[in-house]
Amino acid sequence: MPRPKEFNPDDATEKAMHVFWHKGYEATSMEDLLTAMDLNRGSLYDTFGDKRQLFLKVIDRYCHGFVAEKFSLLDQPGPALPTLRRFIHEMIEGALADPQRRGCLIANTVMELSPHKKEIAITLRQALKMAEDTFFKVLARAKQQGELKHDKDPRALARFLATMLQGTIVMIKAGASADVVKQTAETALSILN
Amino acid sequence: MPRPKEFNPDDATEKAMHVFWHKGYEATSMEDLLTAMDLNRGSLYDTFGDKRQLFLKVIDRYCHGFVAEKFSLLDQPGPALPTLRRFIHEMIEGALADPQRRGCLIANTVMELSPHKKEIAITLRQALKMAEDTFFKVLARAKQQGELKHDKDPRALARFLATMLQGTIVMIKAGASADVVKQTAETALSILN
DNA sequence: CAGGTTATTGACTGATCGTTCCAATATGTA
DNA sequence: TACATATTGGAACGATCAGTCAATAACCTG
Repeated sequence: MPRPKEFNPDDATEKAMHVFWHKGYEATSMEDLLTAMDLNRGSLYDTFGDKRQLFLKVIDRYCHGFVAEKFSLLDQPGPALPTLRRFIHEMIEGALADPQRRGCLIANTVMELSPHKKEIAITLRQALKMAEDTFFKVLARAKQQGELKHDKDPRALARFLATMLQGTIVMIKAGASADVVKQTAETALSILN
Repeated sequence: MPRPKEFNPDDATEKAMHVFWHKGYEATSMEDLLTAMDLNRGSLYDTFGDKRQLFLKVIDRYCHGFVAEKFSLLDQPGPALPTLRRFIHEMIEGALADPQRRGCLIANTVMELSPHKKEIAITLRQALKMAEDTFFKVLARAKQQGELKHDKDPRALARFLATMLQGTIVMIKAGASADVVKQTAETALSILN
């Protein structure tokens, strides 16, 4: 039987995620990753393949773990709009609270790699679609429950919210103040009234 | 008298701009720049300094040339809101028409470098502030001319539009369809009603 | 305890990075 | 025509890049 790994691949992936999240794909060196993941070259290449494969794994983990978990909060029964508002506020608070202002790994990667790396772009689009669809479900439910006026289009509003969230991430990365960001989010959410 | 330059530094800067715009800062090599600018190493380093200085010059040119020019369209007299709406549509049409979907160099740089390079971050913030302020001026004028309801806050709306525009850029880079992008922009603009 | 299997380790590769430097070349003035 | 000056093209720099590999060490099963 083989000698067991001395490290947990999941933990290592998460550590790699934080490096990519902080520095971006191109600016992250294997050296950075080795240090952060606390393992040797051989172990990394044996376990994860090359840099690109590791990054794909990281993106996958971020989308299906990190993000999906947060969006699952929107699936709760009860009043839909207050839940939606709370969710958006929490997302923004979270992004503002990060001392490094890393924003969103998906948005970061869209901006850095999407036009060049087709394979990654597909994954990113799926993630954004998932966000939009989750917003849509909540908004459709809100409409059904009479929380949203009849003339509102849940699909259009879902796309609007997804887009607005990405814009907010950009502003947060650009160093906007917490007050301004929150006020702007409030302005955006007024569209639901 | 010295031998005159065989190239136009302004043209060369513009060519460099398009490379950085397309590939981002880290992924752009001096080799790429030399090829695109069509000059040799010595000339580039003598004229522009190193990669970082060239990039700063490019950013400056983009902000004060490219972007300022477009935003100057908002200064026209007459009805404010139609002008604003047309401006935003044109910005989006322009971004969609770019076959490379490079988005906005400012947004790209914010996402890639803002958290790490303080010096560049300041320039970028100024550019975003300029956009916000230009929106504000138009909206304030709109309110003054009775095109905007009394309860609307021009400053808040200006920030909202700036944020929304950045979000739209992200979506365009992520490969969103033209129809969806335009519809979403329409939804966003409905906030002015 | 022994044998087989895999993880770990760190030196190493070739390529490419940004940058420097210099000899050759081309130009405008005197 | 000859001098002065800047450009030019390319060789070369050390550093760092992603990735490879073979020797060593550790573990489980039998």
